[in-house]
Amino acid sequence: MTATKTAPRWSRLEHDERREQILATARALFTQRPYGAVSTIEIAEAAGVTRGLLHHYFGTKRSLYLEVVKDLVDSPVLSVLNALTAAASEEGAPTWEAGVALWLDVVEANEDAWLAAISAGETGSDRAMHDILDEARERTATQVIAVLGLDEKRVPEARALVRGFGGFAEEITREWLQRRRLTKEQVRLLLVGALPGMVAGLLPEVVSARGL
Amino acid sequence: MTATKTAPRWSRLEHDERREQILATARALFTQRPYGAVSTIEIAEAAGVTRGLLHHYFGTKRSLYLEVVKDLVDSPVLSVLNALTAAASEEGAPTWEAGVALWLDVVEANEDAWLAAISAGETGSDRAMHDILDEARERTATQVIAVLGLDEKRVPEARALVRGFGGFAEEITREWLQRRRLTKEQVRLLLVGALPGMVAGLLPEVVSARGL
DNA sequence: GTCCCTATTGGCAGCCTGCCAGTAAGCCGA
DNA sequence: TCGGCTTACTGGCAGGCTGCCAATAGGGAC
Repeated sequence: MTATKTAPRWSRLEHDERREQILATARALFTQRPYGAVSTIEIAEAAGVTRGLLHHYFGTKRSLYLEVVKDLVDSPVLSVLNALTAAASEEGAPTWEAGVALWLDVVEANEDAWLAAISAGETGSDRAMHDILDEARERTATQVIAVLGLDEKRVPEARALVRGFGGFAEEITREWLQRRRLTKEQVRLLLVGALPGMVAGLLPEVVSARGL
Repeated sequence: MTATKTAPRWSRLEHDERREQILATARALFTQRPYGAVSTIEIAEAAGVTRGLLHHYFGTKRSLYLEVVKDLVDSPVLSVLNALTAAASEEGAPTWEAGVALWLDVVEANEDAWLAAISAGETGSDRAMHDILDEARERTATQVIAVLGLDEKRVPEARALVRGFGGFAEEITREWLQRRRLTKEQVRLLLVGALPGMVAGLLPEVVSARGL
């Protein structure tokens, strides 16, 4: 026997499976260190494959990175969306309080992913990156507008206000998870109270100032 | 005469002068394209020097970039700080309304720099970058706390709230300058109203929820 | 057991950064 | 006015990293 049945040097996975595996590895590394400090060879080795395969699946390092960010941003957003629609079908339209509570739970559960996602952004002035984040935020704003029952057509300023509130929410959540200056309950109170307060107290004024 | 007085191939500038020149060139490029898409040779050529000189002055490409961002972030912040102290010495303590108005004027005047600064941020998870932006925001928060006359010692939650408001303000300003969904006057109304409203309406509630 | 598809490898070419030894601009004292 | 000296500035080399592609070999189909 010349053929001593050699063990396979590498295993052949299904396309999607390998893709997911590489993506997960890349995500782990990119959330730890900035883009430039992670090399493709490092990702490849961590995933147990060669560099060439990364390019086979994702084309370029940058597009792999974009894929990771997209993943990071989408997962929390989608979780909330799913949870909200589930809640809606169970007990009618979800209230604002319920939506905020849900949001906090999801963020708490995906703490690392969420922090990475909101501070992933905008390498200098990268258009593609900017678009991914902006679109996710815009989607969230749409959801919020729906839950609050705002009439976006008559009051386009509502979306701007909600986007502003989004910035507020991100920063407040950082105060909670990163800088530990607030508790979850305090964050809840702030988020629950801030937006309705502004909608009631400021939005009419802002609307009547149109064109100035 | 063998020596036909050859014109100097390059001119020798003073240390600080050359440094400023390179920095300005780098800023122009980095505000247009992301970090990775700008090469040192490009910066060098645009500045009319060689690549080696960049490293002579700034050591590494990354530290040149950090210098640019620091510059970008500091200039608007410092402008407002200066203007505020000037206003204060003229007519006593500045009011919140006056502070907001000032802020808007400064931002409007430095529109490009400001937009670049707030979206320059956080290359992936770059500590140094993060620190620069965070420190600038923290400084702004301090200023706001002072203008509003909040007692930070007794109410540490005030700073968290103000930071949250900072996120709101950044996003709202984007709505004005970038997405053009709000006018300057609308932004003014929102900024003037939002924070005092939250301080009066939410802060007490948040404080009494300490430890939860 | 054989064939074939394609997932996977391995190495080459080009670019870019960091570095350093050498060169020359231009001020300064004689 | 002229030589000397400081140091701003240049030019090219070395290492590393990305993008690419032809060759190889799992492993399922038949």
